[in-house]
Amino acid sequence: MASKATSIDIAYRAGVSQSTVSRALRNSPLVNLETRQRIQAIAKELNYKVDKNASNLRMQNSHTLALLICEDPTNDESMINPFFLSMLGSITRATARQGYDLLVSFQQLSTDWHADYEDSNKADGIILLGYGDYMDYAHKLDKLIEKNTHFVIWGAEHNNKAVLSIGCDNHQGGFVATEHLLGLGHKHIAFLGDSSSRSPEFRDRYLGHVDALQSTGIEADTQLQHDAINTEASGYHAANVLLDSGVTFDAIFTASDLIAIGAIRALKKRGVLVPEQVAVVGYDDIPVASFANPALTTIKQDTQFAGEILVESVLKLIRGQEVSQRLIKTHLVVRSSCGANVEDN
Amino acid sequence: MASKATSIDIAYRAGVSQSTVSRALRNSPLVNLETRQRIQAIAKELNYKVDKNASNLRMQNSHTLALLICEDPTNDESMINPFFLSMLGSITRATARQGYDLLVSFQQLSTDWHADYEDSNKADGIILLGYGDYMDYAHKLDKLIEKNTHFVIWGAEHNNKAVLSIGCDNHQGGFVATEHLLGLGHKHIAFLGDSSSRSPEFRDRYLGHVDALQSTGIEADTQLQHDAINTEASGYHAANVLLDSGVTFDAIFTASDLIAIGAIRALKKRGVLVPEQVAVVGYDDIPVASFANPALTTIKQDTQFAGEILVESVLKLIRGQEVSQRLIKTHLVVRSSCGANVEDN
DNA sequence: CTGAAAGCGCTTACAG
DNA sequence: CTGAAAGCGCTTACAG
Repeated sequence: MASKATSIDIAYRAGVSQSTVSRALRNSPLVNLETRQRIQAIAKELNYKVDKNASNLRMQNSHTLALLICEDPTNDESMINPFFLSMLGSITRATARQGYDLLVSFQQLSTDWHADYEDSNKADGIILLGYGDYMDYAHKLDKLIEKNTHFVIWGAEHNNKAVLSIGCDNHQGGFVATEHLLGLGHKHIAFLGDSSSRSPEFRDRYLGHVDALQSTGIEADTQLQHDAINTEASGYHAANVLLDSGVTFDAIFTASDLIAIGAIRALKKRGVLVPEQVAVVGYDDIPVASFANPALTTIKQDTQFAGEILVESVLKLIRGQEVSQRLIKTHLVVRSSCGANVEDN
Repeated sequence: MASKATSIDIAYRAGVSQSTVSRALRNSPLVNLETRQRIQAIAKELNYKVDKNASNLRMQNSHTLALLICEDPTNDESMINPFFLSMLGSITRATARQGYDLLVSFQQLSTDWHADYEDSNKADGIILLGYGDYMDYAHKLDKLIEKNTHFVIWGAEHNNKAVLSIGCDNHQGGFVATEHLLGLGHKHIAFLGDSSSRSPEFRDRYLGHVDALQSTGIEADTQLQHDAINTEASGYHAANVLLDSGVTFDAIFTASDLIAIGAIRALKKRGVLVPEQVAVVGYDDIPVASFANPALTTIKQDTQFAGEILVESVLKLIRGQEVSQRLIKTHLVVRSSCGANVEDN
């Protein structure tokens, strides 16, 4: 088969100059309408597509966004955080809708991603999706800023004000979850999830939890908080630690659904009934949540909307427009793990 | 901040020509080792990255793969087939391991994707992931072939021999699933899923099912087969149709986990006990499968391995190497929905 | 409205 | 081992 058609081939066939072809294909009003249409027809016939490399090189942009998904290094290779997967879906769609392409890459937090895509002119902007330990890559973000890269990070507000972050209101989510459990009559609510500043999102959920307790006059009991990272195994382990501690509790709010599912497994194994003896509320509303047994009451983050906002924001950054921090409201999804009287599917 | 460094900047600092810089950065042995190292050091210091657009334009390749995920148009926008998501994860990793970038795009089967990425020189090859109705895009594949595009499709063997497909052995999967149910003493096994050639993967699972029945002297009863596409809702509906038909059955094998989950919901709603009265086996082993209630016995496709093979295959195609059709073995994951005596987590 | 020309930043034959 | 030069396929200021 013949090699790809170029604008010169079209120019030859149309009997005009290559410049005119280029203009016509970009639908420039400078070109006579009739000529334009003729050229476009030929292009279509030849199945011509503008060479993006040449075009990008010349225009100095790529009409491409890069999505870097930074995983917990502790996470099993084969198991991507389902919440990210969902975000990926919505980001892909939103990017396409804006006429951009999306380069996707999974990164270990440890690797040297700080300067790759935008530097090599493959992407005009970067979206960072990462749950784990933000401290670890603070200096990498600094590097991005220093280099004037256009990027948005998903998650908690960053202490470096130059970093644009878009995320769900974790504090509100934590507050609502705990408020719900309190409303159901629970008094001793444990929290499973890292509460340190190393996991700002989990920490904010924890702080919301603490505030909800305080708003009804209950002081958070540190014995009821146990660290866990975002895996089922970690939730299983943390619940066992909690159980072993002998401290009384009648409910658990976990920093993620995966943790909740692990915790429920631990509770069941010890013969603790969920929700009769211990109510559980998770966070994320991953697909598995509604199929857990009992079905998980959880805090839903609207990934569809979040993806759109994320894409829209990088694009604004790229265009030099004003963008601001943004907190997306979460909402409670009541199923049966909390003991509220709801019929599951 | 200053604009991006180019090879000329480096040449200037190093006191050599730009050509030498280019060679040195590609680690050409033609360049004196010492000079090479000096240049590389300067490049590092300036945080220089080769401009991919320029490089690709010159080299006429992109070191990029495109992944087109073609969704069932019937599928809800927000809900991506979890199996694809899993494939996406493994393909992303495999691509990165090979030093390629991955462009991801979700496509409606209806849209005009046939000529995009490779034509515009954005990708060297394409991986097609699509469950739905292959007939619909047969002519698009023809177009790809005609244009000499490097691509692999995931799924059933294609009747057009020029199409390279990599997929799991659906016939074997269907056979093993049904064999398992037969082994548990079930005699009237229904099949939920499209059995027409419009869904070659589902059809092959069905044929495996039929063959397993025949191998024990049972003739497949067409009254026990009901069409369903790959959604929970469709499975719910198909199970109801089956139930309404009044035909006796003691087990269901479904063409996908999503269908199985919908079917179980329908059975439960009618007061049919799973697995006591009706055993169920699904297909795919999506993450939700182990959390379904009862936990789903299913046929697992090794997405990790499949992703690697897929990437490896396009790459071979690109390099002009020999590649052949490939069927990946599936295996049975026994949980409790089939009634086998297994303890779930 | 159209064309000739420059140039985006590389890679690589060609000549030394 | 190194440099000068061509050229990948576009876009766009400049001149008409």
